[in-house]
Amino acid sequence: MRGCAKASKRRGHMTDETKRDYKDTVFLPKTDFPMKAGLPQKEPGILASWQDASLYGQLREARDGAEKFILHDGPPYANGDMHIGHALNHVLKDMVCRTQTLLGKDAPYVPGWDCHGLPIEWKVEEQYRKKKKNKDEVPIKEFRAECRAYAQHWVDVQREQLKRLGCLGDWDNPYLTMQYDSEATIVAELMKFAEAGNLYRGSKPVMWSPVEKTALAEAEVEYEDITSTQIDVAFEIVESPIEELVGAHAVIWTTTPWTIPVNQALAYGAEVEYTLFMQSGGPLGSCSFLVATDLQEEFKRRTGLGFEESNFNPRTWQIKGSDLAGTVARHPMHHLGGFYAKPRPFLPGDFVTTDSGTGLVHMSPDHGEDDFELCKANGLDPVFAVMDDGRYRDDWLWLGGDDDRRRAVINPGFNAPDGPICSDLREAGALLSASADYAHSYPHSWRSKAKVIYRCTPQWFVPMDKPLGTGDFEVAPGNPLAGAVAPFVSQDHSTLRERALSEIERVRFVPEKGRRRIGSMVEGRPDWVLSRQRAWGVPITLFLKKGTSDYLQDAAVNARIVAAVREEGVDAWDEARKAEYLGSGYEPDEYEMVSDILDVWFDSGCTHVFTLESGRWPALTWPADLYLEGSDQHRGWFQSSLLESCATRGRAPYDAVLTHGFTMASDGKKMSKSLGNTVDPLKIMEQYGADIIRLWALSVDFTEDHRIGDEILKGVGDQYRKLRNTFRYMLGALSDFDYESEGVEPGQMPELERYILHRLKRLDTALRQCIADYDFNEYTRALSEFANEDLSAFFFDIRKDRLYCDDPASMERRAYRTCLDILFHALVRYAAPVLVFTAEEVWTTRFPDRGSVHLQELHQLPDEWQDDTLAARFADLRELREDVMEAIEPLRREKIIRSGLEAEVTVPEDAVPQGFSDADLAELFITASVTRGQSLAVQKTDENKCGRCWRLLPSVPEDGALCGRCEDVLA
RNA sequence: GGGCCGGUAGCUCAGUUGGUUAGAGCGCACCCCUGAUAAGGGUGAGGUCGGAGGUUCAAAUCCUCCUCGGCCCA
Repeated sequence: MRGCAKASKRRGHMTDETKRDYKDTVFLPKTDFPMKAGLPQKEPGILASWQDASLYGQLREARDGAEKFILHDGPPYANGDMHIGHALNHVLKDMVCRTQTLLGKDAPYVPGWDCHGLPIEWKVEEQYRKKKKNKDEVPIKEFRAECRAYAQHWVDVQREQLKRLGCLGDWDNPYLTMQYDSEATIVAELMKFAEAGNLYRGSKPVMWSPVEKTALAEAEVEYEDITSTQIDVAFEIVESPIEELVGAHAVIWTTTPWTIPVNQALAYGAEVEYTLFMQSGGPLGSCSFLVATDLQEEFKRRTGLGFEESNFNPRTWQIKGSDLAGTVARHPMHHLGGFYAKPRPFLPGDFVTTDSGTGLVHMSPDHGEDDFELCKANGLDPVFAVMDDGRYRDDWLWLGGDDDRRRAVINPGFNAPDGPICSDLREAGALLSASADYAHSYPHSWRSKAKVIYRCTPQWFVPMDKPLGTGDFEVAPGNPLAGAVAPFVSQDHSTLRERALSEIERVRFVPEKGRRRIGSMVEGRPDWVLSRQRAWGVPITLFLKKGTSDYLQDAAVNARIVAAVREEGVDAWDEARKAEYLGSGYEPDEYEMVSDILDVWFDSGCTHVFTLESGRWPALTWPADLYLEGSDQHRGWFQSSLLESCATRGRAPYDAVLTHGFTMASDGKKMSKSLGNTVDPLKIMEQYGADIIRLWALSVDFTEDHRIGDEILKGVGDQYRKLRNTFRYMLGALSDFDYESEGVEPGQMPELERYILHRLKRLDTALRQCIADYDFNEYTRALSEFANEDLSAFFFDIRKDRLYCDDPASMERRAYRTCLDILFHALVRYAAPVLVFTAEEVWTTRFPDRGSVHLQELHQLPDEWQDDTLAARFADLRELREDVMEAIEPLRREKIIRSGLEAEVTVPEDAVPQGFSDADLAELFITASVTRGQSLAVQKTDENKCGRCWRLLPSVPEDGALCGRCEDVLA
């Protein structure tokens, strides 16, 4: 440390008049970098400069040949403006790619969009309705063209919005599921399923919307509270091993009266106990009823009838469910004959509970999953009585055909206590209760908000539990499996479920809990229903042998179809082209073209093929290192991609899956337009700038649900300003810095600089770990804390004197500036993936001619910078420093001293880490002087204040005169 | 209604296998500086760790129940 002992007395006595202002002799930070960011105004210009320089292309060139990191973008749906969820997701993706790029890898990003599907179709139909146009009168190709245009519009809108967020990617060349290439690939993938026999036509109750006349995926359904009619219906027992039951009435309870006309059986719980009751004087005269013992009171209350316990043989009072096997009832409408005259057997159902109802459940295989499975197992097939518009078919015996009471079965009036079903049942003496007062949640169509039903329809399925068939697939050149034809197929007869589950074990999940989540879903999920009865989507390009469920499996035919779709898109699947595709080997009249389209999840499940594997983007390779989406995609894209790839390629298309939670409003509740608590990322960008949203997204714990709101954004803004000013200070302090003439080797630097380099090395290590762990919240936290604590409040503050007042040629000042230069280069890179705009502004302010900061790689910091011995001494010193600050405070409060520079501090000898001189301590504590003594003490110094550096030192002859150091510097 | 996840200072987050007075940064209050200046520095006040039981010598940490919120499903 520089000694100040040689007091200079050369100057004469200074009077007030001769006191001069030394401000112009002080080397203050100099920069044009403004304190106020003005991000909303500034960002678009920076964005334009990147575009002009084609930064993305430059990066691909710069990283060509480097190790790859492939993040495959999950396609958002091309419908509506960007919302906060999109913003979060894309900032995270951008952060991943940029941090990997910082590490020197080649991390291309090709954005994509999901373009087919019902929601878009619905929007286009809505436009028709407004114009009073009937969709059915529009030629289907015209309709599809409008859907295509609609999707393209929103792709363009969202693309601009996402670019504005600062996300770097191949925006000029995104993938769309509706591009002809994509559509052809989806068809080709489907044909792989078909050729390998991993596709079957079956019937199954699926969620059906009578309004939209289509089957719905679970994602297209939402639940709302409604009130339904609940009824108790008596089924007369006509046959039973338990003699006393014959002639008694089994009672079922249901909230969907419309399913009674399609009843085919009754289910009981084998472990449930039932009781037989005698009733006299009721609507049925004297007769007995069978219900679950535990539910008898509720049953009595609902029906309001007086019951007496039966006087049958006590042996049969109470009947164990399993003893009901072999019992048969008849339908209340048995007098109609035909379907209604058939016996209604009692079947054991493990789904039967005594939570509600009567403990006996009426079964309609057409309209319930449990019903379907149980009846199927007992040889009862669905009858398809309900048509696609929700009405019973024309030839149906009860309430079908010309019955003018016929309505859609979901119509509340149809099911009402005074509606046709209840009336007929009442007339038949089978209705024990009916009231329109049962409140429960019920599935509704996501788009139309109309109620949906379960309805059995023919659909196409991918079996989950059938050993996967073999297919002679051509493996794309980019695929590591290339060369061997689907090797997994020959050695492995696992089912799709088994294969998917084993991949779930292998793949890395961040956070880890995602593994269990998708695992339990795949374990429990039913067969994949691929078909939709709609227009806007990729056709299921199968030829069905007429009168059968067999589809044509001919690779040559399929190749013709795929080629045509590649040229013309989905419109190529056209009845007029039938003979062309079938070729000479088949008689067109013997086949019908399947008119269903594919579930859009199949589209998205194929994105890995037409994006990573296709070669359309040379920078991409299959499989992906990472998929990164919201946690809802465990059921969605993560799963559809997994299943598609496992069936066709034997493995997941990704090695790791990163999920984020959902963004809640500031009250922790989910955002909804009705609550008015939504936060619009577009408005935040207008108001605060994209860097603020980015910093927000990267400083919350995105693995969980997290919040956004004014207070939070204000905090983010504060954090931003602090970082910005740290850069501003460095820019100012480094103005005109020239390493060639000024640089000092780190090994030659003072200990404080070496300590800071140690801290930087530690930070560097921590941030690299954060990148590897995708722990961005810790990344931004560590970065901010370093800037605040190590730099601003400690290093910069201590070194201010040196920077301002030391001789620019002195080794110490040069060492400090060299250290700042190192810090600058590190920090601007650390900040670059987070504050993409601000980092660029910082970079170009200092280096107007060195291109973009985003082309830079992280420097490898020398391991020697880590000096744990030195760090331990400084850690102790910083603790002592805190004690000193605390001790100075009372004097300040009592106005004895104003700044620490006026303080003379005595520190306990044993509290000082070894190797620090008194002068070092005074410098590090920013006090007048430090001496050692018994205990910590502070007093005001008697020394005079240097007119230039404002320190109070013995070498200053009088207040306002110069200290020795300043005298020398000015000499 | 079921499964899973979460609830630590005003805000954003740490809290390792249960173990001394529960931490950090920001914000806030007060003070200093006025040569990073709509900046910088200092000090301080903030928490019955969602609630209630339980296990233990000891619980933010383990168990049970409740509550609030979220995702998925019915």
